[in-house]
Amino acid sequence: MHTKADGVVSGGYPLSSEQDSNRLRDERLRKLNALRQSGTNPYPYKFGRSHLAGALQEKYADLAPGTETEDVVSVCGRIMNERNTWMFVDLVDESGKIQLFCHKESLSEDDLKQLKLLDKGDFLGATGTIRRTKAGELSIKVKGYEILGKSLQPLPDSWQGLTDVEARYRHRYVDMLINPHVRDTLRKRALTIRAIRQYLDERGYLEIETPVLQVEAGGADARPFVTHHNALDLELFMRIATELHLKRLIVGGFERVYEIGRIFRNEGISTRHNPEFTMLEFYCAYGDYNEMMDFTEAMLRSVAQSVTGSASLNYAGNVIDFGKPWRRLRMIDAIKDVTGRDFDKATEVEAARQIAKELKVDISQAETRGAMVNEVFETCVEPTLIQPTFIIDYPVETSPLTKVHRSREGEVERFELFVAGRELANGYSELTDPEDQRQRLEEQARKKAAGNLEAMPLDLDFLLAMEYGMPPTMGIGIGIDRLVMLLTDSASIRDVIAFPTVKPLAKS
RNA sequence: GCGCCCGUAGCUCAGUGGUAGAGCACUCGGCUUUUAACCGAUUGGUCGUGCGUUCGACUCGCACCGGGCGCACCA
Repeated sequence: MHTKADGVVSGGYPLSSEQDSNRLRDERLRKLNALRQSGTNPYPYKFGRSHLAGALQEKYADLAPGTETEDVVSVCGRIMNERNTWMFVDLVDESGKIQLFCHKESLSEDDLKQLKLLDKGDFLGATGTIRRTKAGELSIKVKGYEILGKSLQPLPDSWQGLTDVEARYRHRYVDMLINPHVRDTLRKRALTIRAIRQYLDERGYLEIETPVLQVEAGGADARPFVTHHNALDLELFMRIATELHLKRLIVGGFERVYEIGRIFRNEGISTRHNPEFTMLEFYCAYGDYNEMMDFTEAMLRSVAQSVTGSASLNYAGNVIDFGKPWRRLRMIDAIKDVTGRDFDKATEVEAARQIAKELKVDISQAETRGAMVNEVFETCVEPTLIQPTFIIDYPVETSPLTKVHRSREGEVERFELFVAGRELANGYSELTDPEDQRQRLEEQARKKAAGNLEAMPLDLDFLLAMEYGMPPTMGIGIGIDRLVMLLTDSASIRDVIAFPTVKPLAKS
């Protein structure tokens, strides 16, 4: 990226700036002015459309090649291509494409002349009769047209498209308009969220919004973004989870609540991480983690079916089947299956350390036995979990908000869902014992005081809420972005976010 | 934060020490029922930025800016 002499910052693709002139833009400005001088408003107010392109393609699917009709229609959209010196124009709207046939037989001399002032990328409305060409292309024989929005920037090559990754994310609107699959992915994202809402709403869940700005950011192990409230002169944090507030709602008498909300975590950016992302969390009173696994499995199966039309899908070359019953496996048993090592027989830290060493797993960050078990699991087992698999019963040290296991010492009733080697969801029998919760959060606070930036702060109001009494509760968090990645076979989280975070270009 | 790689025309890309190239797009002309339309001619670049090395740098070195992938952190 370089800075131009006039101080305008330019990227791999031109920024639209009044100062950023180049000859391609100048040429379009020339046409814009010519339009204005001929009395045409290049940016009019409305257009009366009779049909979407897709609807016409469907309606006239059986019209034979070489057939003319008297059916008059009006369409509008963006000019994406032109052939035969504007005799044929590809007009694209949200539903698809329709070809315009601009011939001297049906257009006035002025209209024919003004075609030369159009460019690819302009918005156009056209009225004419439906016909299908001998070559089989459904077309509109244009009797009149109106420019609906002049484009000043050249579109990327219609054949090669826009592939430069940086340009695609920096100017996502160009990416969307030139690469149809980008729009398709975002459409499927919307369908996914709609399907989830519908599924939960139909089952008595209530969607409630909880604060984004918080005095303490808790509910997950993550570094928050810090911001500031001027009037209160108060340091505030952007939320890293919705968990602690949704559980307050359970205390407050709501029995089934959820939130689909933006979460902010001040961490690195990668193909699987965006600083802001969308998480679904939901909580249901009187259920445990077993019931939650049943519910989650049925819900995601239904969502996959309604978004993609099938319960089995392709991701990164793997066929992933949401239809078959999902495996449920104790974490320690999963490790045993893959490595042959048995942590049930390594109850002391030193024994666990020994196993990790033998497996060449880096445990330099792990202090407790539980953390070591978790490291071994993540390194050795996680990448092997391609088909949907619930890993259950986590070491207590790694899960400060989870109820202790009803029968297994040192474990908690927690599960995580893995698909395509990645974590997709995290749920548990919620910890509801205020004294146990206090001890666990105090332990977290000690870690935080000792310099662990991801440890949870001590949220005294949350503890107070729990002291008022909390029913048994099952809860879960599902990463919506990663779910959409799976459903759309997207390699990067940025592909499923309309405007992913990009570093701004330096001002000179 | 660390490692490897990348940045050349509006787009997609060649060019590895000796005058900056191609296809498409744009402009002009021709042609006119096309499907990446076709034919012809032109135009378009401080080769990401800066500083070095060199007789000479797109090419080599260093720094910086931006990006990709992997690791780390995590969802």
